Amino acid sequence: MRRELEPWLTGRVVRSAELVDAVPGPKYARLARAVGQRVAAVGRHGKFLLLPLEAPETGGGAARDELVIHLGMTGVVSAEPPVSHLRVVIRFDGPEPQTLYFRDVRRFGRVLIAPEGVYDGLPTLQQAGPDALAPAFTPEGFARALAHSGVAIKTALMSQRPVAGVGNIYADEALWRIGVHPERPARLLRRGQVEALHGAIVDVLMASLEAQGTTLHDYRTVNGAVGAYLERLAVYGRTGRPCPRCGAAIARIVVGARGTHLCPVCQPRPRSRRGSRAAPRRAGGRS
DNA sequence: CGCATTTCCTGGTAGC
DNA sequence: TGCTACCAGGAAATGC
Repeated sequence: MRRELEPWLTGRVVRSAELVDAVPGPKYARLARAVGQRVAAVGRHGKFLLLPLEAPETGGGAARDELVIHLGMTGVVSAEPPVSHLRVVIRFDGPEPQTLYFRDVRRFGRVLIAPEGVYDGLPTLQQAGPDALAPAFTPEGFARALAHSGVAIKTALMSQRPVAGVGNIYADEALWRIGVHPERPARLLRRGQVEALHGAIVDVLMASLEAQGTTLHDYRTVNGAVGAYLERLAVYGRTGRPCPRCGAAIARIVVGARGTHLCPVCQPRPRSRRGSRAAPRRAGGRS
């Protein structure tokens, strides 16, 4: 999405920004402040799209605003008006197309203005680790970030703190690639496993980018294309179907209240006495 | 602070 | 056909 928006929007001035069937609030904070400002760049950190804005009248030095876009679950950005669930319309100057539409069925997404680098209402972005595809994401830093966390490795990845940009689909895919169970405590991964996970995250994201992402239901590229990575998924959404590597049936468990898919043969459960649920410190019912 | 749980939100689907 | 109940999940809020 960033790559598609960059040549389209860079250098343009925002002419209007309006909410459509959306309640003004934290998810759309200060959106109107974008009007009259120029898009200086189209950046990204993890799943957050970041467009620094320049106000024409202020010279250098002044703190810049940033247009922040997050798709949430069902957000879609396009230059064509969506069939339904339109939430935000932003018009720019310059050649056609001039209008950016933000569609969001479940309203988990956000389109707002924040002071550049100051994300008070966005703690996940504020505390995010290095972007998964940036040079700052290194095996060494990754290892340090995981070293003291007792939570499940999948939960750690989902928090965006050790690394930014890995969501439910790619967390499952990356852990399958390295043969580590999603519930293994993050700090118990061996050094080699951390390095392998680092590589697997980069590889799976790059592969998905090449396929224009994963479309389960709503996701579309800015140009309206569906992401083709769905058919390359090894475990996500493939419960009961054969593991591409060993043929065993893919299992589905819940980790951190999120559906989690794994191969029980390639990713054996850590040899811990604790069950997967919150309370059952009972030894029975191994499976 | 670390971690677990709950909430937000709507379309799709299972079950009756 | 129409109704209810429940599920999906990224991030924030809330509760220890």
